[in-house]
Amino acid sequence: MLSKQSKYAIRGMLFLAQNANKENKLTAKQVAERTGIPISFLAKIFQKLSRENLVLSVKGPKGGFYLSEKEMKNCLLDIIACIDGLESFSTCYIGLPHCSDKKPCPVHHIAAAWRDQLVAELRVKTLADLIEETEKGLSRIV
Amino acid sequence: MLSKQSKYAIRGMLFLAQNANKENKLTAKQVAERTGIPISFLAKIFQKLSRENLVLSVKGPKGGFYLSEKEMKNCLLDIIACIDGLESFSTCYIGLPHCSDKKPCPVHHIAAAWRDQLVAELRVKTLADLIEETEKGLSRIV
DNA sequence: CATAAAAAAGACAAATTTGTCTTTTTTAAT
DNA sequence: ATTAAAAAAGACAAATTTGTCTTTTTTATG
Repeated sequence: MLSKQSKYAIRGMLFLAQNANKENKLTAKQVAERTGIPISFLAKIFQKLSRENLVLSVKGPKGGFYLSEKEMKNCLLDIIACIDGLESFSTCYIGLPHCSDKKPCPVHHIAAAWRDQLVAELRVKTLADLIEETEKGLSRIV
Repeated sequence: MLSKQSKYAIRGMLFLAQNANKENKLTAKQVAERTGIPISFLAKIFQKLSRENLVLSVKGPKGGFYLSEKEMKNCLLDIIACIDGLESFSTCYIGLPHCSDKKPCPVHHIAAAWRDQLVAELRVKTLADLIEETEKGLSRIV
């Protein structure tokens, strides 16, 4: 349902969240190798995320990517918004151009309800939250 | 979230459900023109649906597409399954190859829950159900 | 300052999805 | 039987997404 780009973005960010910090930056290559994401593609994705300050990047030797406490507070929806935009969460599920609450398509109420719920959850879950779970051994990111 | 093909398929089927029957078949062209779906693309989509008996097709003059009571009983998920398959409803939301209930990714529980809910609704809503709503003026398909 | 390591940027290539066009097959009606 | 209308099939084309490669910029370190 997400584009591959968004999926890679989330996975890359989770990996950084768990394994990198100001003292231990990771290169795009390192993240790519350890997550199985195509390296050049991941580099592009990190560029996008970096432009919107969702990830910190440092050029040059000893450079790389990492997250500070601040970036760890961003939620999954922030990442998706940066990479794909949020259009797919608001447009008609079956693609009708004039579908709305007032003039709904037959699946509007079904679709809108669960989608709002999903968005709410993606908005509330920060990278910090998710990493906390994996630290407890409740989930894994690779 | 759905592919365009699936969206077109659902819209085309809803249009047939509402406007065609054994005595009044509609050509792919007619459906395309009245729904705004690219005609040749819709023709291809109807071919797929026809092969799996989700829509009835009759060749030759006075031919076209329509649904009988039987096809009206198919649900939205049947259409999606025919066109796109159901993989996207079961694979990991962030694309991890080894994600499962036992070894979940950090978003697994969030994603699995709302997705199961969506699938349940797509499974329960038949074309007949949806058309009934539009007949009551509660929704519109074009 | 020179070098090398890294991200940034941009151009390119492959794959997939979307969309079109032409030919073939089927069949109703004349 | 011929014709014409329609779907079926298949080949092609355009657009988008995914992925790669090369060059440029930045910067830490010797």
